[in-house]
Formats: sequence, structure tokens, C-alpha cells
Amino acid sequence: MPRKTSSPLTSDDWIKAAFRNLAEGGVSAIKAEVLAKQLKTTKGSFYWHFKDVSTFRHSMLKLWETEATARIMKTVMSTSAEGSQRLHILSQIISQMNTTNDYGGSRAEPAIRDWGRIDKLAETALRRVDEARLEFVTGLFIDSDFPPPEARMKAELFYCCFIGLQALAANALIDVSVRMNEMLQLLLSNKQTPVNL
Amino acid sequence: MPRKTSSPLTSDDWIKAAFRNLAEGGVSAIKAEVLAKQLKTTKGSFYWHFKDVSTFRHSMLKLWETEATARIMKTVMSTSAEGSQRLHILSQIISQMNTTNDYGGSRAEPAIRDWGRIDKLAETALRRVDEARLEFVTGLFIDSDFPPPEARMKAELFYCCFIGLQALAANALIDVSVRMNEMLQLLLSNKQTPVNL
DNA sequence: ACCTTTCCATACGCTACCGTATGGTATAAG
DNA sequence: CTTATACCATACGGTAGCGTATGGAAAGGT
Repeated sequence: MPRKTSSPLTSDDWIKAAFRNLAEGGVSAIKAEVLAKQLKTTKGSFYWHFKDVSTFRHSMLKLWETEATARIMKTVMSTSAEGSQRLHILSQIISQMNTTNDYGGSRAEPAIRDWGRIDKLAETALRRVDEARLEFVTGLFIDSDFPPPEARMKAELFYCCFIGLQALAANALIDVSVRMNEMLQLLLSNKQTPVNL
Repeated sequence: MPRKTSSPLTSDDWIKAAFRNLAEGGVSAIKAEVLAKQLKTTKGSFYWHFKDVSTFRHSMLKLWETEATARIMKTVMSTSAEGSQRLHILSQIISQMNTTNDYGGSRAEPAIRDWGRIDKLAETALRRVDEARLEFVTGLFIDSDFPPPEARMKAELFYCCFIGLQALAANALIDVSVRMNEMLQLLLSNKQTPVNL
């Protein structure tokens, strides 16, 4: 029967489409036949690119893991900011990465977090991402002249607050960027060794 | 065919069982036939008690909404604590309500939060619960001698932190009660009008 | 021109779950 | 003892999604 006249699909096309579904319907909305219909093809294509739905989902996880850890860090580190300025930049970036961008954007992350509660591999992927981010943020607080243990604590509070804001953002009860800044001010306000400011 | 010799099931039995499934598998794990098997009965019983799965889930929501708002508040207010002491008590309570208790315990709440992203009624229920809690916590901060706008801000940060900790708790990366206390100290440390302490 | 590889379409059987229909049994009320 | 009501079992038809099998069509190498 007639071959598609347009260009052939790549594995990435499937995965991108799947992230949209993940963001909107959770992990259970990732289905081969549904995706096929969205991409105007059939599941014959899906099962050629991927062994089955389960491994497909796990390849999504793998891709998200590298994206979720690497990108923001590089963006922050590529700026010329130093010390606590980097924290403010980070705060800006993460509160503005709403809805847009491929691989789901910020709406996909709560879905993945939820996914982690019912899937072993998603859980470990999440744990790695969380730990990587926590270490990164801890480093930023250390650069802001906090001793390591206190920096780690502040990083955890900063990150928890971010997760919470992310979860509450959908309800629009709260202005994410404003609260994120206030949280940062709070965390930076009681330095043990005040240097400048 | 043989009628059950044990006592007949109530609607509440179904709902309690369903909350366990919700906590462990998300909203998509709430299924009539699965629940029937767990309760050692058949879906004939389910469809006698409830019109369909959708309304069943919504009755779960309704029950959770009253539970989630009322209980903790009453527990806190029933103590003889005053002022900022109540915040410490609240902090203790919410960080210890892990896994146990009916209607899902703390593991159900993230699941419901996720549910809110794909279901309209769950979303509004969540919004009401969040707003009620925020107002409650705001009141506690006001009682701790913060002016209302600042109290509201601190309440939001406190609550976001709680949500974030709740989400990260499964990974056991973080000690919830310890961090919750530190967050509270941070929020109480910079009073504009220091009274005692 | 033929063959191979890449990519997709279609058809098939299977399972899980839905909701309905219909009837059966226990228990209480009379 | 009868009758009604509350509660449950079973069977049925329907849909959605899974994974497989098999057969093309398109495009490039030789």
C-alpha cells in the first residue's frame, strides 16, 4: 500500500510527540496507537522503531535525564555571573521555562515525578536528576560563601521550593518567579559570614 | 449462587481500598474489576454502590477534600500552643503523617495532585484544598506577629516547601522533618517586629 | 534491471476493562 | 410463610490497546 510521500519518521519524532502526551495526560497517555494516529501513521512504524511500549518509555526517560540535568547547568555556567548572582540567574531561568521547549517543558516534569512513584526505572532516573541538581545548587551556594553543610541545606530548601512551586503553578495560585526570588532572598539573607552587601 | 457469609460491603470499603490503589498506582489504577478482586467480590457489587467509575472517583475526591482540609487544622488548633508554636506543631504533624492512616496517607496526595493535571474536578478540588491550607498557614504566621502580606508570602513558601518535600520524600534523598524545621526557622528568623526570643 | 534495506500499512488474536442485564440469595418486616 | 429489599454473582457485548506477522512500496547500491 502507498508509502508516505513525506520524509520518514525518526525515533525522535515519536519521542517528542510522546512528551507532549506525557505532559498532558501522564505516563498512561503514552500509547502506541494513539501516537501513531497523531503522527498520521500506523503502529507498524512504531514497532519498527521500538521493541515495545515499555522500552519506548524508558528511552524517553533516558533522553529526559540528560536533558534535565545538563541543559540548565550549562546555561547558568555559560554566563559571566559569579557567586550568588548565578543563583539569581538560575532562579530566573527555571521560573521561565514554562510550557515551551521540546521534550515536554516544565509540564512534563511533574508527570515524570509522578511516574517515578509507580515505575522503578523512572524512580532511579528521577533520583539521579534530583541528586545532580542538588549538587549543582549546593555548589552555587558554596560559591556564595556558605560552608558546605549549610550550602547543602539551603540547596535542598531551594530545590524543594522549586518543586513545590512547579506543582502549584498549574493552579495559578502563586506567581512562580516572584516567590522564587523571595525564597532566594531569604536563603541568602542570613549568611554566617557576610562579605559584601 | 452463594451469598457472601461475611458482612456486606459499604461504599466506604470500596473507597478506602481505592485510595490504596490511588496511592500506589495513580488515578489510572482505580478500576472497578481490580477493586472487586481485591475485596474478594465482583463488580456487580461495585455497580450497585456506584453509578460508574467516573462518579466513584469523584466521590473519592469529595471525601479527600474534606479530610485533607479539616483534619490537620483541627489537630493543630486543639492544642494549647499559641503563636509561632503552632507552626512548629504543624511542621511536626505533616512531616510524620507518612504512609499510615486511611484515605491514602501522604502517598495519596501527590497522586491526587497529578490527577488534577488531567481532570477538571480534581483540579478544582485541589485548588480549594490548597487555598484553604494557605489561608490557614497565613493565619498562623499572622499570629506569629507578621503583617498579613508578609505572612501570606511566608505561608506560600512554607507550603511550597512542604509540597516539594512531599514529592521528594519517596526518593528518601531528604529528611522531611529536619528540613521542614529548618525552613520554619528560616521563615521565622527575620521578623520585622521582633517581640520575644 | 535486480536486489537489499529501510520504512510503513493492514490484518489478526489476545487481554483488560467498561457498563448492562438479569437473576440469585440472605435477611428483615409483615 | 410470604414478600420485599438490599446486596451480590454471572454472563454478555463492546472498546481500546498490546504485540505479531506479513506483505508491500520507496530508494539506493551494484
